[in-house]
Amino acid sequence: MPAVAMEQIVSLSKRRGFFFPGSEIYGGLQGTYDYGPLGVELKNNIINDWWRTNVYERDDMEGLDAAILMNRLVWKYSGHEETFNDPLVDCRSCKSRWRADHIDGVCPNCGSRDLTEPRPFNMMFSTQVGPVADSGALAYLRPETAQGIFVNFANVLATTSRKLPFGIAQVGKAFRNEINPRNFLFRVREFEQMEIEYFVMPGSDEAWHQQWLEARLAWWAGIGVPRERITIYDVPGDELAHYSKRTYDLMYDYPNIGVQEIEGIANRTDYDLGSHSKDQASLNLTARVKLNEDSTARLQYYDPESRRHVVPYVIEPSAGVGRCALAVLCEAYAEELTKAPPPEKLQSVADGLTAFLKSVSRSDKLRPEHRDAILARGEAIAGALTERLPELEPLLALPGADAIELSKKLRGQAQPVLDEHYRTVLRLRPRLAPVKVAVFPLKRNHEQIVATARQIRRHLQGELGLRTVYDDTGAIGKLYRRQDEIGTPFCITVDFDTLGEGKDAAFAGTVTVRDRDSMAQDRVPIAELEAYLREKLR
RNA sequence: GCGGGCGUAGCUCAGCUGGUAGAGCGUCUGCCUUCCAAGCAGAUGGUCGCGCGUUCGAAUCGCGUCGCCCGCUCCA
Repeated sequence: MPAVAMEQIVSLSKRRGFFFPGSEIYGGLQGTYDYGPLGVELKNNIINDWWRTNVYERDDMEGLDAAILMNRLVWKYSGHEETFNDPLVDCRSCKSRWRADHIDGVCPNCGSRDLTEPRPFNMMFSTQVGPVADSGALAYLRPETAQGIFVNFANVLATTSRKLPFGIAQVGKAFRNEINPRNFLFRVREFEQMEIEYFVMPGSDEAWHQQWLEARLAWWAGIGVPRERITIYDVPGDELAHYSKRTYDLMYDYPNIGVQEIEGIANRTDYDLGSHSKDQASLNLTARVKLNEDSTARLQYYDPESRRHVVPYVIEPSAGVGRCALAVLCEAYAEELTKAPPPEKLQSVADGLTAFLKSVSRSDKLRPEHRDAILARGEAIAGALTERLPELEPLLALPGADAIELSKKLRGQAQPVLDEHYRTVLRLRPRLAPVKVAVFPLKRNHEQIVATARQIRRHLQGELGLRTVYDDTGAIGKLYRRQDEIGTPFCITVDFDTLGEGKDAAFAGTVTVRDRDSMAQDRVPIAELEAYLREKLR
């Protein structure tokens, strides 16, 4: 059961240190999030997996890391200065928004003349290069990393002797002054992109578009977002970006915000290489490009077979790291039963839920759609209360639920049962887990147990390079729960048997390795830990 | 950016019609031969988002601002 509400992920993130709202102590800065101790590990793991899959495991890819600041002309010829920059007005009567240059002081929707002043709206963040802020110093923070690849096309070609088809991969920050950043990590103003520009012979672009679609779906499945959880949106012509001939959007069904894009796979044709080239008239471009009088290069490729110069077509799979991390977390999230609660406790929650739902159905304070949503979810939970008890909290967070007095009582009844009989677990793929192994002493004030545990921890993180934590600040059950919550796949416990002081002397020199998902335990000799973990963490 | 709702300890919330804040959980420390959050004892933690105003006095009223949520918009 993946997350049923975004609040579950938001709350876990804050509580355990995945993501924090940016600049929080000064009241925040809309559209920014900071990656905490666990978030940065998850993010790095995602990026590394993407890089390994797309660069190391293929033989047709190169990497690149271009500057965020680029010559302003890049954005002139890429089309961003034009398409990311509009004067907008809002209609105060019907709340619609229009491009000021498209209407004549009258709202086309309702005919009202009550419009706001035109405001220039630029999706690109501007800045100055150099200390003098005159117009010649204007620069932008890149709104996509792709342009860094296009302007380096000739450099990469010259230095690697690549033949078509080949691709260039890049991971880096991009910045967009979104109208309305919202939905946690989903729409932010500063985000990290994982982008590939894959250059192919014109005419082979459609086949390669399909191949990349399949390759990308396979990657998502590999990080725990299976094919059946993704829908493919074949973007209709009138919604395509200015550079695209065809785009597949991969869509994930996030809790609360619904089906949303997690990756775009665009056929950018010869638009970008053509746009950034000089002598465009001689290049047989198929894309309509702005006349370029500034570029010093022809971004083309000499095809030895046809003995002709061609401008390659480009297939662009482009995904955001934050959105990816969010989808991975939602998919991995589970709250599940660990030991059956006593029937009488469950019954009192069931009664509380029944009373709450009855109160909801009678209430005249609720908007009908809110009432119906609460009732539908509530009845589904009531139908399988033992398994779905963890969904009570999200139910009570639905709009309108807090207007019902009984919601507080119900929460109070459910909370202790949840605390004691359920666990939160992130079923992350081990290679994405922020922490790979946790090491515990069974008894924290026993000198030798502690020393052994610390030593194992040091070894795993130092020599094996596995992110490992040591924790002795609670009873063993609590320590396991803490690690479950952040997705640590393995917990190692050092006990009296390890020291040869237990009941069975044969256990000397061994530790308990406990599996996150099954909660099963293995007794493993310390000397074999490395092989054991390497096998399981693959 | 527009409209609606909201903003009290790390989390979930209480604090009614104004008199300078509480609970549960969490976190931390000590004790316990303690393997799945259940013992005992103690501790930390909030200038009630921020600012201005009304008032003898504001978490509680008004205005502004920042942030969050829902809708319009957006599209990695």
